[in-house]
Amino acid sequence: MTNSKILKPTESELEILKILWARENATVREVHEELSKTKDSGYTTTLKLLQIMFEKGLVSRNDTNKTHIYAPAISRQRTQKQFLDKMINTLFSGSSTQLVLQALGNQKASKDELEEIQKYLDNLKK
Amino acid sequence: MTNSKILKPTESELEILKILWARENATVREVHEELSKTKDSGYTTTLKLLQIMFEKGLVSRNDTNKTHIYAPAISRQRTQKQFLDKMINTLFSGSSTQLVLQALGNQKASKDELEEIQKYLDNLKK
DNA sequence: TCATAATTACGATTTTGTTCGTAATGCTAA
DNA sequence: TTAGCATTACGAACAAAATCGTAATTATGA
Repeated sequence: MTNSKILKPTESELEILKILWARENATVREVHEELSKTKDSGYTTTLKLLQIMFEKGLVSRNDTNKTHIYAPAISRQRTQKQFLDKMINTLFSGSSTQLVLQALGNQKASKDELEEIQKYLDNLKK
Repeated sequence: MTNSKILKPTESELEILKILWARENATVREVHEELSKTKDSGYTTTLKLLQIMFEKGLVSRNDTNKTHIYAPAISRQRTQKQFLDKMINTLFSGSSTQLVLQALGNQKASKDELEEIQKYLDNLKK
């Protein structure tokens, strides 16, 4: 049986995915360099994490060359959705509306952004 | 020094908080009963978690009677904000607008709800 | 009073995620 | 070729969270 289980990236894995999404792909060293700006764990730690993520299917890798090149195997969109859904259910009693209102209230959005959202809403209403 | 560090509830702790928020307060047994509907861990596990949460300050407890009564010590709102902010930063490049659009797109909201959001937006724009 | 039942307390185990040290491997320049 | 360097591979150590078994404590009814 092919494993279709949905895997939820851990905190550290998300940080790495974030980097890969921004760059399309990267070597271990590149990921590590980027990671080092906000964290101070060793090179082998980054390597190990990428290897684990590869086993889990979170990233793909090209190892035709000695220096492996990693790329995200799950899309940013899908991951966003996964976490959003989870959050809506556990923290907002299943109401996406509640989440939206809360998000709009907390963070301030610019007038332009607010209008963008409104336009989007108008479309949805049809 | 009083510990003002912001503590992030873990996955299991959130499930318990969710129950406490809905009921105002509850005994260990009550929490456990509720929890059992969706999970099958033992009574002592629930107890232990509540004790840990008490130490962390996530819940308060009344132990004048033998049967302790637990209540949430952090508000649902604050917790929602905490997780939303985190998510916006790690998964939506800091843009709450992006999160909102994504949330609206994924889950379907009713026409009434959409209008509620629009009204809310109108207010914000002033 | 005393047996029973339910509770809390404590500590150990398990599991999952994170980190790193070291070995093995492959590349490259002298 | 070979020394040196950067890479991957492997396994162990560590940390945090989750789970549970058992002991200690307390209430209660016969």
